[in-house]
Amino acid sequence: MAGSDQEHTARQSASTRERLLESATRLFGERGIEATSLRALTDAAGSNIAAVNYHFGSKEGLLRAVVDQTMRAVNDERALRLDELESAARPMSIAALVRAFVEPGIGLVEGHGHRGSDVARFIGRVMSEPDARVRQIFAEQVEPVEGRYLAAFGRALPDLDEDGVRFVYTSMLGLLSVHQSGSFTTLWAPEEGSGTAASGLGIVDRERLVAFITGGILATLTARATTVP
Amino acid sequence: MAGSDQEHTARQSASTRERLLESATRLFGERGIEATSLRALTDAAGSNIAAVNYHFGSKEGLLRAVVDQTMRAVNDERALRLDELESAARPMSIAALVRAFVEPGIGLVEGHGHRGSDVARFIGRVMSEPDARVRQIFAEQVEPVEGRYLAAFGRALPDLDEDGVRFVYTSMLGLLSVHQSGSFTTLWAPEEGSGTAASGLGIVDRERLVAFITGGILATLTARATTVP
DNA sequence: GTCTATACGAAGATAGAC
DNA sequence: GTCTATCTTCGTATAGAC
Repeated sequence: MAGSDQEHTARQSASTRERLLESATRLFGERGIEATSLRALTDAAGSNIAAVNYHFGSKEGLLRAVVDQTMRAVNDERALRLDELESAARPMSIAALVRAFVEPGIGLVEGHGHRGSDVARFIGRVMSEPDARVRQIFAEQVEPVEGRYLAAFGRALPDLDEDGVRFVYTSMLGLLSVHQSGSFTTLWAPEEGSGTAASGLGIVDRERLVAFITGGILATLTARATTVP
Repeated sequence: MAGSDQEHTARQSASTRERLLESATRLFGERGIEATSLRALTDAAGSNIAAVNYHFGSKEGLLRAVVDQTMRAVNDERALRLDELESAARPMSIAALVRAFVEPGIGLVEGHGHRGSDVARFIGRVMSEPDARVRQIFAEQVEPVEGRYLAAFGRALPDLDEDGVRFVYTSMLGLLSVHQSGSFTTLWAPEEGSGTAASGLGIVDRERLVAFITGGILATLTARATTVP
């Protein structure tokens, strides 16, 4: 905190940490979490393999740090926009609720400058990650805000039972995940760019997505659920 | 083909192959493909590790066989129902098209008896798998039929451009995947059963899903896409 | 032909020396 | 803070029992 030598080493360590976070965001998003080896990661970051363990404890600790760094802004904005909706006019429209949740997610791209597409792809990847431990890490991060939104949807959709609310909420999450990660797009267009497959990602059409989700929810209201015959 | 000894060994081999397929369907679905080691797999199947290599050549060969076995019926029924729609009344309704695609997927559960939930979860897992090689294997299997449906959606939605059609088609796939795998459900209800988290899975409400997708598509039609400002 | 036991190289994560 | 050594586990290949 005082000596110039200490500052030097401190800056070096901070820089290594930063580079590890950046590389992890990019590589986890591009190749997947499991598929990204610590060696490839530390090579890209220009550091030794053991640096991950030193700075983050483990690969999982690194993942947790990346999720925290990338999702914090989204969480905060979602919470803020829900605050606004709740303190405003009583009847909360479904469209407004959907928009308040979806737009901060899409906004990931703008919020991170040139790393925007990396960040968006990383989050899309994490959201569509089947591994239970990864899901857990993500859930811990977004749980508080998501809980508030789930409750808000419940109040805004009084005609739906608990299962129905969860259904539409899950649908919204799924759609956001799918369009953000671009998973299915690669099926019928495996080769787009040469090096990175990142180009157009994140430029999701907000209006289209909000319209689809809102329309889907409203349609669910009129269609009565078929119970077992 | 004749002797009783040969029949005996033949039955034994078929049984091992069957058990490997069954265990793979279950474990790949429960833990994920990467996360399932061949040793855990062969332990569950009560066979030796080399059996996978003998019967399927490799882990990837085994995965391919499971995908083939589980998706063949779905593919066939989807193709059949599209045939029926195309040979019937000219104006093909969106709802009918959605239903023809979605219902065979949900029908996975009924079509496989007591293994239904295993099969459904496996397919859900594969559909939401980020790994490029896994996606490729799945794509090879469903490509022909999916191509026909994509074209059919294009004809049924003449007001949408190519991107718009891909958007709604991707949305449908994503919703089917999310609800079939139950990915997001586990977020707010991590502990449901003790051993297997399979219980209610696959009992997706058809009407709800069809209504949501159809409503979403129709809503997309009216909402004009926002192009770059 | 079917299956088992065992070995091999590669890669991951981590502990402990420096 | 960094690096090297090690321990584990992975997927695969091979030799031989039945």
